[in-house]
Amino acid sequence: MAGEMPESAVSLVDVARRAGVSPSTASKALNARSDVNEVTRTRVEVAARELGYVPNTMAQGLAGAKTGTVGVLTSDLEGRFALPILIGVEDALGTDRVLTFLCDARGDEVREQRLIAALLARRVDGIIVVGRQTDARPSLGKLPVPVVYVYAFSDDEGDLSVTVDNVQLGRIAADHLLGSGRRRIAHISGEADHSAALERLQGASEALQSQGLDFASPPLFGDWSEAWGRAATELLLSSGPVPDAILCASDQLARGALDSIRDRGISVPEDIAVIGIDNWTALAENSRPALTTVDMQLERLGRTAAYRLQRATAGEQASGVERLSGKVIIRNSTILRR
Amino acid sequence: MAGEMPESAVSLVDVARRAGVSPSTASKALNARSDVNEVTRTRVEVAARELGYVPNTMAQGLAGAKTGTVGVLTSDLEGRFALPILIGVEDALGTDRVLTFLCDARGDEVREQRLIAALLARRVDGIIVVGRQTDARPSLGKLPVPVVYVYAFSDDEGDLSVTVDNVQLGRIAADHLLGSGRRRIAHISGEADHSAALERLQGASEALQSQGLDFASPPLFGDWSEAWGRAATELLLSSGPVPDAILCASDQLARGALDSIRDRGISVPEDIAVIGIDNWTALAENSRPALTTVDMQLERLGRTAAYRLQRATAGEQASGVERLSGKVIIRNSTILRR
DNA sequence: CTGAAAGCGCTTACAG
DNA sequence: CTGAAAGCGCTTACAG
Repeated sequence: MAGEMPESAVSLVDVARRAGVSPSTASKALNARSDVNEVTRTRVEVAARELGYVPNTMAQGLAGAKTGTVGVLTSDLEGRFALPILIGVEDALGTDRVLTFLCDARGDEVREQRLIAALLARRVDGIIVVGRQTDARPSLGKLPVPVVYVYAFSDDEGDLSVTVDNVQLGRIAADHLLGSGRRRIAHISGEADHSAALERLQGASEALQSQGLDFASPPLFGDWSEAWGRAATELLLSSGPVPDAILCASDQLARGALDSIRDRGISVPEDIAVIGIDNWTALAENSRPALTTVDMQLERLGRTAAYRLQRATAGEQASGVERLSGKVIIRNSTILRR
Repeated sequence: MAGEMPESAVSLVDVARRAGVSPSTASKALNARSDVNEVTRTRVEVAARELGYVPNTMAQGLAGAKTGTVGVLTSDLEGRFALPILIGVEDALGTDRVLTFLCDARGDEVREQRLIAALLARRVDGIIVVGRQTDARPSLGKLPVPVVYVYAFSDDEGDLSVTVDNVQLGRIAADHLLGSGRRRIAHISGEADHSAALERLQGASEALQSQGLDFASPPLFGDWSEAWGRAATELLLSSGPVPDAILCASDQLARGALDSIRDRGISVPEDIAVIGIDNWTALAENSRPALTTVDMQLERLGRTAAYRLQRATAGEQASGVERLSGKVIIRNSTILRR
């Protein structure tokens, strides 16, 4: 238990000695570089394992190899979008093969610059920039290592970005409602200057139009809060044609909608269906009834970003914005299930 | 691609040359080590600044100095407790002075061991272990670098841990209710084998007893969900003495309680006051009415852990479990405010 | 296929 | 107070 400082003792020289080869050969054998006799390779691998050899990544980095580290630069850790993306990144990076430096700039550009310098000083193999919204963000410009932008995409088309396909999210939400027989669909959304609001609306509109329909009432924009979800729903229910479904651009809005509908004693999903976007389980699973919603698959987004970064560090060139799809998670707020 | 690679060009040798001193002296000047003439020190600092010198931390680490990195090992990133702690850690580490490797073991011990090896291979200066509950967790044993346990404390008293004072959390929640005139207090909690449930109950009991009171009905244990919060509240309201306050051991429970009370048309806080614990703002601010709750001050917890680690890396010896207090955040569910 | 040598960029005793 | 020298643990051309 105590006493033994696991690997700090064992160096490549020890492994080489035990395997009866030179350090250079040991290095090549362990790194699958150039040609090494199959027999010696095995001998070295065995020696390394027996000795519990763990390479010193500092030395590797200094000697010019990859450091096995990437920087993840977020601008808003508090938000609930960064975390799933982070988990996806870590997942794709293979647990212990590549480790991630997590830095949160907190929306401060000066801080962001300092963090980038700090990451470069540690010779990271690449950087993943996680934005807080699905809108464009300023490019970091030319850096000595590859960069991939996630969620928020870079405003420079020459950069590589991976984000969410908001249009598709809106479309499949609407399709789900249409597919379950709804025809008088209302729409509650967040801030109108967010691409998330605009593009989801666009996707939903397209879905309706393809059925020769339009929204039952003009879409309502506000902020992304439960309170606005409640207020907007009051508006919808107290005037104009009563909808048979409400498509909410976020789960918070949807939860507000459900609460307002419940207050009026109206049944969900019998009289009105409600669908959200986010699959924020803490909200969606606990609402009454449980909320049908669209999952943005953020972990997959993070994994994809990590894969793109790995290819880039391997020298592959790529650029542009890649948009990933989401999928509907069916619970009870749209369709009655047993 | 190449063009300008900001700092990769400038080395300590460049700085030394420009300042007209040897690399050794430049190193000492920059690191405030041993005695260096004030004039030369300034000269070196100026040269470094002019050249935009950023030390290569890999080289520093190899040469035996600190690496300016710490590992943060979580066992459950998905939970909502790890993130604020993380933010606090990063905050205390001074943004760009010390960077953190974030690793999530996902409750897997094998994975945890591999991650620790990966961290040690990168020569981190120390490790912070963030647990998912406030109960004890297995010690990592003796490692070549200092370790601080947060939230979950180590089962080895020889380790250094920082966690939350659950007894105090329960006590101040009860004190707040008592202070606002409540006398018939009920208690809804989570799983009875969690120290969070037991110790909060204990703290609340002590507060009541100091006023010569006891709970209005036996405490109810279940899981930590909104659904249980609703169900338990139904129980309280449909039988036995009606309470004038419900102390919930989490915000999810409290939100469930509020929903059930609202369903019955009972007024909060007029007829029944409700208080939670967590200050999970997404829940607390959006409930009706907004939820009074106890904030565990997790960011401060993270900052404290980072400070303790820094002291430990500086060679200071310390051990034992430190328990930090929380504070009441007053909203409308306990006291009527304008 | 294998090894001797140089070097990555720093820091730290050790002399002066 | 300053500097020459050795070394941290690896990798990578370059010879054999």
